[in-house]
Formats: sequence, C-alpha cells, structure tokens
Amino acid sequence: MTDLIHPDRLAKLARMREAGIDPYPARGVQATSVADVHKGGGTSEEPGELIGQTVTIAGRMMGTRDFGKLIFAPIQDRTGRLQVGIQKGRMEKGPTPDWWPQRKFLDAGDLVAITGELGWTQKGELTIWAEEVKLQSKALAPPPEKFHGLADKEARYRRRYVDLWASEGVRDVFITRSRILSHIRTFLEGRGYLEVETPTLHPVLGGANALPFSTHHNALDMELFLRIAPELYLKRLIVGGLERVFEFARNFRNEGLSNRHNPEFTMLELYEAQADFTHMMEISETMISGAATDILGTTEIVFRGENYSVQAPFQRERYDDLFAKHNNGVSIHDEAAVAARAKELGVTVAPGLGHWKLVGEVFDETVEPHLGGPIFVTHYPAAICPLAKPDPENPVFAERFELFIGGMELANAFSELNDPLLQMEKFEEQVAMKDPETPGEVDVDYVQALEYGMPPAGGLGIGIDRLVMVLTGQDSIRDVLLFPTMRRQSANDESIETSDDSAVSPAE
RNA sequence: GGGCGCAUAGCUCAGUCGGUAGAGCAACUGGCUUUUAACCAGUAGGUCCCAGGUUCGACCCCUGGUGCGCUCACCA
Repeated sequence: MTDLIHPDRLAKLARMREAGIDPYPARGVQATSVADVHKGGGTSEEPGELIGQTVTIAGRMMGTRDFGKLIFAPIQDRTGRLQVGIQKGRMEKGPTPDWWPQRKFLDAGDLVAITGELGWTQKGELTIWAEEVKLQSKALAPPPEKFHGLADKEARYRRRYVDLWASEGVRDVFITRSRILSHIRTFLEGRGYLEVETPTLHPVLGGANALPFSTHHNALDMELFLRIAPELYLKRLIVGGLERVFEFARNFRNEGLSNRHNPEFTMLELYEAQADFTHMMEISETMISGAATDILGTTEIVFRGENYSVQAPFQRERYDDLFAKHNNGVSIHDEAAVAARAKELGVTVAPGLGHWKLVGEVFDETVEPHLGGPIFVTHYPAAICPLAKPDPENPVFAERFELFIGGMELANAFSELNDPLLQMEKFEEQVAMKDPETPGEVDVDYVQALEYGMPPAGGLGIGIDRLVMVLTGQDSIRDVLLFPTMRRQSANDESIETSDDSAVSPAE
C-alpha cells in the first residue's frame, strides 16, 4: 500500500466485503458512451430519441451532491460527462430494491455503471434517473480537488493517470496527438507510402549527431546504441527498392532536457525515390496544413502567444540570404567578416572546426529566433550536411531545408546523397572531426548499400512532438508526452547512498 | 552543468517580522428529493521536503542535500 491510500476508504472496503459486495468485479458492462447519450438526448426543446429510454453508462464518479433522498453525480467517461440522479424511491422500484443503504459506500473517484431512464431535471439538464447502480471499481486513493484538478506540474507528469481525467483539457491534447498521427499515416498511405519498422538497437551510430544511450547484448556480447535516428536504415530500404517508406521512430538522445527536448522523442521520417527536397517541401506543407484543417478545423493557430497561419504554401528563404539579412549584409562566404561577426556575438567553436561550423553557430544565434514561420530555410552549406546531396548549380550548398514555426525547428529534409564515394569521404571527415571521447565510426555497411545504387530520393524528418505542440498550443514538450522523462524519486536517503559503489545498503 | 523560484493536510492554497499551524474541497457523522464548485451543523486528518547549524525555542533564519518549475548553456 502506498501513502496515498485513505484509511477511511480502506475501512469502507472492509464493510463492503462484509456486506457481500465485490468492490472489484471481474466483468464490465455494455455501456453507451456519454457522447452518444448526449447526442440521443437532444435538447429540452427538441428531445432526442433516447429520452424516456433506459440507458447504461459507465465511468468515473467525479463527485456527489447529496440531498438526502436524491443524489446528483457527474459521471465521466472517455467522451465526456453526464449527470445521473439517484432517487431513493426509483431505486426501490428497480432490480435492486435494497440498494439504498449502499449509497454510503460510494465515493468521488469510484468507477460505476449506471442504468436508468434518460430525462431532464427541472433546470433542464440531461440526466439519467438511476434504476441500478453497479460499482465497477472502488477508488482507495482520493481524487484531486474537484475544481482545480491537479495543478502541480510534477504531480501531473508523475501521475498522468490522474491528470488525464482530473485536469481540464489534458485528454484532448492526447486525443489530438493521436489524430495527427492517424492523419499523417492516411496521408502518406494515400501517396503510396509503406509504413515500416527498423531497428531501435543500432550497432553503429548514424543519421544524426547526438550523444547516444549505450547498452549491451549479453548473448552476442556486443555493445549496442539506442538509435538517435532511423535515417540510414530507411535509406537502405530505398536501395532495397521499397521506394516510398515512412516510420514513426522513437529516437533516443542522451542530452539535456528543455521545453522542446526530451531524451526519447518521436520523429517521423519518410523517403521517396525519384523525389527531391523541393518535393519534400510540398509534402511537409500539404501534410501539416491538411492536419490542421482536418483536426482543428482551421489553419490559424496560436502558439506561445503568437498567431500563425499554417495554410500551404509556406514561405521559402535561402540560408545565405537570411544570414546576410540578419547580420548586416555579411556574406557567408566572407570568412574574415563571419569571424568578426562571431567574435562580436561572443560565439565560439572549437578550433579546427572551421569556417562553416562558425557560420552555423552565427546563424543559430542571429537568424533562428526570428523565424516565426512557417518558413522553409533552404540551401544549407554542404559542409555541415554530411547526408545531403550538393546543389548541382553550386556545390557549396546542399539541397536541404529546415522548417521553422515559432522559432522552433520542426523538420529537416534533403535530396539524399547517393554517391557512395562522396558519402564515404563525408563520413571519414565527420569521424575525424568528432570528439574522440564520443562514440562514432563510419557506417561501412551503409556505404556498401549505396554502392549497389540508391535512386535519387528525397527524405524528410518531422519532430512529431513539436508538431503536436504547435497544433495543440502547448508550450512544453512535456505537455504532449503522456509520460515525460522524469528523475526517479528517491524513496529515502539510503537509495542515494547506494549509488556509491562502496556503500552497501542494509535494506537490500 | 549555471542562474532564479517553489516544496505546509489526499487536493488547491493561506500563514507565522522565530513562541510549536489554518481555510476551502475531498473524507467521516447528522440533516435535506432538482443540484451544477449544492447547502447547513459537527468530527477527524500534519515528519510544515530531508539532514545539519544558530537559538531558551526553528515551519520561519543559515549551510548542505533532494525533487520539481522557469531560464541560460548543450543540442547538424
């Protein structure tokens, strides 16, 4: 038992068992959803076909208003709330005429099934006048305060199973999240895409630049990494001839947490043979604009207090133009001017990382915060894009874009690099530049796949959590994750001491 | 990792310029057959996050720690 349990409720449970009532019956009931009852009830001016009919609903009793011989109680299920009215006289004429004294066993938070006639109160509220009340599951932990719900953020994230029914609007965010995923799946399948699943355990890191979580497989005696991106596996499938593939990939990055970073997060990645990065722009804007229209009924959204329109097409701007615009006309090609600008901003990179890395840092510092968007930033410097195809018009740039909304990076896409020799070169360069303390090696097998020939292809990655944030107006990624990553709660001081190898806890 | 803030009843929150803690909701007892955060009367419920320190006395002040939030840094 936990410290949440309430002694009064435990005593009540014992009394119920003495009275022969099973507080945790094995079977559920056939119930109509609250939303369907509302639909069938109509309005008091225009009553629906369910008025006067006997209906059954099942859900959580959110409270009671007890008038002695009449009790009103709102019942909530996944679709909404409906009031039931339990009257002494009516219950005594029902199938359980001796039930009335058992009302004392009910508490706010209990799960119940109610059967009765649908009607109205004197004030015109749709109400089921109960004839039978069945306890479905006794709540031993008392619910949060009925008006405020759960307000403490820590409690909300740790006990989402309470937050979901006790706090206004929380369930809707996750219903919307599910609909967004569903919309995307339908959209891509409509364009001939195949949903695939690729490994989460990677022997070689790749597809992004991030610190990994490491693990070990015992039977193979092999180090493995939780994937930081599915990219290289999905492109192997393009080599394999599947031509149009997507995956909702849970990725893992061993980095800091913030209001837009969680150690595990969901990335949609998709790859299409014969397409290029301009095609990926069209897919991005059509998909996002369509999701907003279908699910929200509008493309006008509010995020972090600002209004945005996600109506396609989105604005497109070149990386070098934006750089010059926000840096007093400094050209990204002018190494001395960029260095001076970086110094002025206090931006530094490790020595030896070179000019283009510095350009990237200055860009992040000066341009990104202004990208309200939605806007596609196109043609990134090829030097910082190891997996993208260089622009044939000018190979200094890559055929790549990132999509920004509200200053937040939402998507990243390119025309995929399919030249195995150039890919090998870029991988080797990348490995040479990296911090020797961090894992990373050339993915020889991936290069080998390219040697068999990968068709020209466009690829796109969309941060699903961030997209959901934007479309549901949530400021923090934690509010669109059912169970955001949290530090483990230490039960006592001993558990802290045992983190020291030399300490042995007597409790264990 | 840095800075700032928060931690008091199951929940939402007051409070004490240092003298041993309160309200509303939830629970319990009683009353009430049309409420909408029902109402009325009463009862019970606390390691004031943890550990030290200062003090005659600490929930309050100091130090350290833990958890969370915000923010900065990190983050192709």
